[in-house]
Amino acid sequence: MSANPKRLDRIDIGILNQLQHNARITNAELARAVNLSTTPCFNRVRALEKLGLFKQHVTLLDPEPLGLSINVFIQVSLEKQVEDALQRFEQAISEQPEVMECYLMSGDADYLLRVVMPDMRALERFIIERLTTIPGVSNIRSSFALKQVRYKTALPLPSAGLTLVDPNGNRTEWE
Amino acid sequence: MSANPKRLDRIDIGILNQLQHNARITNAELARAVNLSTTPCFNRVRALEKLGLFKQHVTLLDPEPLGLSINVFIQVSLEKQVEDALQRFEQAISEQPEVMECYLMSGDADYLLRVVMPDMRALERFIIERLTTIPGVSNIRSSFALKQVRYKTALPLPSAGLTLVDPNGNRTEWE
DNA sequence: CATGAAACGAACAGATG
DNA sequence: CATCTGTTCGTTTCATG
Repeated sequence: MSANPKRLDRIDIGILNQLQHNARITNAELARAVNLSTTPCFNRVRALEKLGLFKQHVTLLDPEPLGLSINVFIQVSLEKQVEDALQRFEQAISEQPEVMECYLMSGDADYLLRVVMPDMRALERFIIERLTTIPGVSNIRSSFALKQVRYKTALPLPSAGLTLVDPNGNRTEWE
Repeated sequence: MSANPKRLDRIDIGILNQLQHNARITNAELARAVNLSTTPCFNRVRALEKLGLFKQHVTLLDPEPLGLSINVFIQVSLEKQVEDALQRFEQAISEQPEVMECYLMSGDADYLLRVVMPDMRALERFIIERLTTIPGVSNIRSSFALKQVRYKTALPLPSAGLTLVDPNGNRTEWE
């Protein structure tokens, strides 16, 4: 029960999907893609922006030619899972540029990291000099990705009728 | 020993880093950020583009208000790891929009997936209707992310002097 | 929401130092 | 590479139907 559970129609969702795949599309192109004229399309984009739906517009680089194609998943256990230890770990991990993703996992109360590395030497140094030196880290297990089969950033949106989750309560509805 | 092991200087790397964080930066702003005038900056961006370093310009959406904040990691084992079975699995998995990432892992010759879901019901349906129905899938183990501590798309580039890896051979050097 | 007009800024190309 | 010129094009706002 929130004040304004904003709903997105199929045009809004079309706009989001276009932008998810091309952040540099011009307003004119975007308008054509969703069957609007430029003015209302422009207004909708601004409205979606004001709703805070856009996190960032980013350029994805190809890791291959840059020599950063090694993906390693690292599972990290902490000695004691008190709130304070978790916070310090998360802080420390967020300062490492090689850490692309970090999740607090259920079950073992572990962390799961995805890191990118140029070679094995760098991985070794990262683990020894940057991970094990974080206070509270007790166990580390790493597994290598032989191949990145899929990597995408576009969220799977429904085709129409999406009710936004209000910041406090959580009413989501798919139609 | 390839024909043209192109090297990027610190300005090129500065451009890449700017674009990694803001795909919509104007050429004028970009030029100022890397201490160039607009013309050579523009030419460098074009050159980097022609080298194939840009994969995509994308808009990252906030999963929270869209009701897609549940991240689940799923480990999948296949019955037999013959090339043909792998290929069919990868094909099938790439058609599922909820699968954000998929890696072929070393060791157990498993796959590791990250999928996003609106709720548990959807996860259950995904696993039962979409995963176990892929021929050759033998074992599935899923673990939930309680919290996304970090998620970024920007690759960690060296501060200067990066030799690109040529498509065939692989000579990478960091200075 | 569509249309059309108008002002502003940016992209892009070319020439010079 | 910097600076300058100029054209083209897209953005953004506004007034009208």
